[in-house]
Amino acid sequence: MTMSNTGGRRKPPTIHDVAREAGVSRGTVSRVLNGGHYVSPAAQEAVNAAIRKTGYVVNRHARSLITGRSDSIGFLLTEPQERFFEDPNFNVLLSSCTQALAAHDIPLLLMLAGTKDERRRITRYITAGHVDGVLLVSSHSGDPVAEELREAGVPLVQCGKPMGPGAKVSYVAADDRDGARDMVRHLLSLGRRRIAMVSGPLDTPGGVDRLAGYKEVLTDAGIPVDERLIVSGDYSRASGEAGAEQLLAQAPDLDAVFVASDLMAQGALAALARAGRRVPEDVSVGGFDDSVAALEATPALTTIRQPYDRISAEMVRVLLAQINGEDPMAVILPTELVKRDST
Amino acid sequence: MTMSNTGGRRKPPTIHDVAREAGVSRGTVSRVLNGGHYVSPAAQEAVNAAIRKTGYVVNRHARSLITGRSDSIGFLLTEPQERFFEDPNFNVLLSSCTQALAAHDIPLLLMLAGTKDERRRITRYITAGHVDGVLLVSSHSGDPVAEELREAGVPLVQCGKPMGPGAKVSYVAADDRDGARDMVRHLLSLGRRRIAMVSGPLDTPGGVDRLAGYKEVLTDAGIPVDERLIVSGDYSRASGEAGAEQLLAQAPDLDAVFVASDLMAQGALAALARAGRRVPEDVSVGGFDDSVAALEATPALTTIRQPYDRISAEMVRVLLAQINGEDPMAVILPTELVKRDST
DNA sequence: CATGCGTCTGTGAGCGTTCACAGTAGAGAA
DNA sequence: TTCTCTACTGTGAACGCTCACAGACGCATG
Repeated sequence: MTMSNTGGRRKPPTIHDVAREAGVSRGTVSRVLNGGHYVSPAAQEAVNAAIRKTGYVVNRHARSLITGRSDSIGFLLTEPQERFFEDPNFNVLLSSCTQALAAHDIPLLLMLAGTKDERRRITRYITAGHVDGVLLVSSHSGDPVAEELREAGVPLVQCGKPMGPGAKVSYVAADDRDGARDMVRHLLSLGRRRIAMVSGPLDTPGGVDRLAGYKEVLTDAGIPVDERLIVSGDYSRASGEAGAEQLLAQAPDLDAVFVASDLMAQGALAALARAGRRVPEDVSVGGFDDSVAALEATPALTTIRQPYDRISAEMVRVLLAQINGEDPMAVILPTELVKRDST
Repeated sequence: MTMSNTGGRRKPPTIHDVAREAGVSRGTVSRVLNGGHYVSPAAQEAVNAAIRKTGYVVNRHARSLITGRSDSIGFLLTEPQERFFEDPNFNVLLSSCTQALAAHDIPLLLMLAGTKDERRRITRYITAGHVDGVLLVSSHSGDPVAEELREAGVPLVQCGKPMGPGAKVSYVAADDRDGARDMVRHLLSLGRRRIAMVSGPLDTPGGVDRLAGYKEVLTDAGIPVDERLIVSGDYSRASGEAGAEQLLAQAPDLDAVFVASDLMAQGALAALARAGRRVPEDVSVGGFDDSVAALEATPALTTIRQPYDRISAEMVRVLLAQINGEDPMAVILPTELVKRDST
C-alpha cells in the first residue's frame, strides 16, 4: 500500500540529505550549488546525482538569512493606476524584465506605487532590505522615491533618463533625440513642411529630448520652428486627442503630426478623423515607441521603435552589476524607424 | 563629527536589539510582532516604543526559515505575451491583486508562463515552496499547470470558472451567464431582434456561459436561435474584428451584436465601421468586462461590468484562507449592465 | 492552606544554509 | 628529506527568528 502523495506537502530534502546521499559533507554540496569551484569532478558528479535523486531544491530563506541578500528584485512603477491600465508599454517592460530576471533565477516583486500611501509603504519595504535592488519605471522624473532609495543606498536602475543633471543614478534609455530626428527627417522626405508635434511632458528628459530632436531637424532644414505647431501631452491617449484638436485649431494648415508616443498618436488619429482629415493623404502621422498601440491604430502607425527587450535586458544587467558593487552607469540604446501606413 | 549615512547600508537592528532596548526578552518581542497575545499592556507598549526607536523591521528570511512559510504569493499568468500586452484586463487584475495583498503586507511575485519552458520552470519554482500560494489567471482553462499545482498540494485560486466538473479547485468568477442575460435583455428592450453574438472560446466555461445566457434569453423571448448569428473568438481584438466580418457576411440583416469581451468589441466596431454600419443607429453593440477598452472605443461601449476589484479581493481572501488550511471554495460575483453610447 | 488555572515572561533549541577555518593529500622545489 | 603550494574536503559557528517548554505570579476555588 503506497500512501497517496496528493494534497499533503511533505518535508523537503535538505542539503544534509544530499550530502549523506552523495557521501560528502554539507560544505561540498554548498560549493557545488554555488559555482562548483574547488570541487573534484568526482564529488561534483556525486552531488549532482544526489540532487537529482532526492529532488533537492535550495531553501532560499536559509541562504538569504546568512548571505543577507534576498535574491529577489522589485519592479517599481510610480504611475497612477489608470496609466498602467491604459499603456501597453508598461506590460512590455514588465514582461521582458521578468524574463530577463528569470534567466538568473531571480523572482520579480511587483510594486505599484500610484498613491502617496503606497509610495511610503513600498519605500519602507525596500529600504528594509527585502529586495536587493529596484527596477524603476516612472515617466514623471525627478521622482522623490528614486531620490530616497538612492540615499538609502539601494541599488537602482531607472528606465528613461532622470531629470537632475549630475545625479549618480543608473538608467537605461532609448536615444530619444535621435529617434525624433529620424522621424522628422522621414516626414520631410515625404514633402511635408508644416510638421506639428505633440510632445511628451516637458518636465521629463524624454519629452524634452524628443522635442529637441524635432526642432533640430527643422532648423537644419531651414524651416523656422513655429510654436503654434507645438503642444505637449502626458503620454495618455486622451492628451494626444486633445493635443491634436488644439493643433488643428491653432494651425489648420498642418500637413504632418509627430506624436511623442503611440498611445497619444491613437488619440491624435481619432481627432484627425473627426476633423475629416485623411491619414496619410492629408496629414502624415508619426508615433513613438512601437507599442502594440501602433499596430492597433487605423491606419497602422509609422513610429520609432524603442528596443524594449534590450532596454529590459540592460536594466537587469546594470542592476545586477550594481548589486555586485559596481558603479552606477547610463546606457543609451539606438532606436529604429518603422514605416507603416500613417505616413 | 557624525558619519554620513548616505550610500552605506549598515547592519539593521535585530529582535535582540529591540528586546534589550525595551527591557524584555526576545520571546516577548516576537509575541508583540505576531499579534500581541499573552503580552501585558506595559510590555506591549515598551516593545512598540523600542521598535520605533530602533527602526526595527522583521527579517522575513529568518522568520520564513522557521515557519516554513514564505509570506509571499505568486501571480501566475498562463497566457501568451501578446495577450498580456493587448488586454488591459490583466493589468486591472494584477493591480488590484497587488493591492489586496499589500493590505496583508504580502508581496506579489509575478510569474509569466507564456511558453512551455517557462511553465516548467515556474511550476518547479512553485512546487519547491518558494511561494505559499498562487493566484492563477488563464483564459484557456483545463490548464495543465493548475492540475499539476493542485496535485502538489499548492494552495491555488483561479480567476474564472475552471473546466472540469468536479475538480476541487478554488475559483472566483463573475456571473457570466447572468451578465449575458442582462445584455441580451437590454438589446431586446431596444427593439433589436436580429441579435448576433461573438462568443468567447467555447472550450472555456466563461465562453460557454455567456453564450448560454444569450441563447436562454432569446428562447424565452420566443426568438429562435439562429446559428448564422453566432461566431466565436478568443477574446483578442483581432478575433472580434474577424468575427464581426464573418457575421456581416453570414447575416447581413443583423441589428445588434453582443460581443463577449470589450476588446473583441473594439475589433467588431472597426469591422462595422468599415462596412458602413452606423453604431448605434444601424447596429447596437454590447461588450463584456467594462475594461478601459470600453471607454476608449468609439462610440463608448455599453457593456457588462465585471467587478474586478471585488474579484481580486475575493481571490486573495480565498487563497489566504486556503493557506490557513481551509477547504477550496467557489465564489460567484454579480455583474452590472453599464449603458453607454453603443446601444 | 493547598490546588488549580489563566496570564504573562524568559530560555534554549533549532530552522537550512554559507562562511571561515583547519586540515589532508599530492605535487613540485629546495 | 623537508618544505611550500595548490586543490580539495569537513566542521563548527553563525544568521535572526519562532516555537515549545518551563517557570512565576495573581486570583479564585476547594
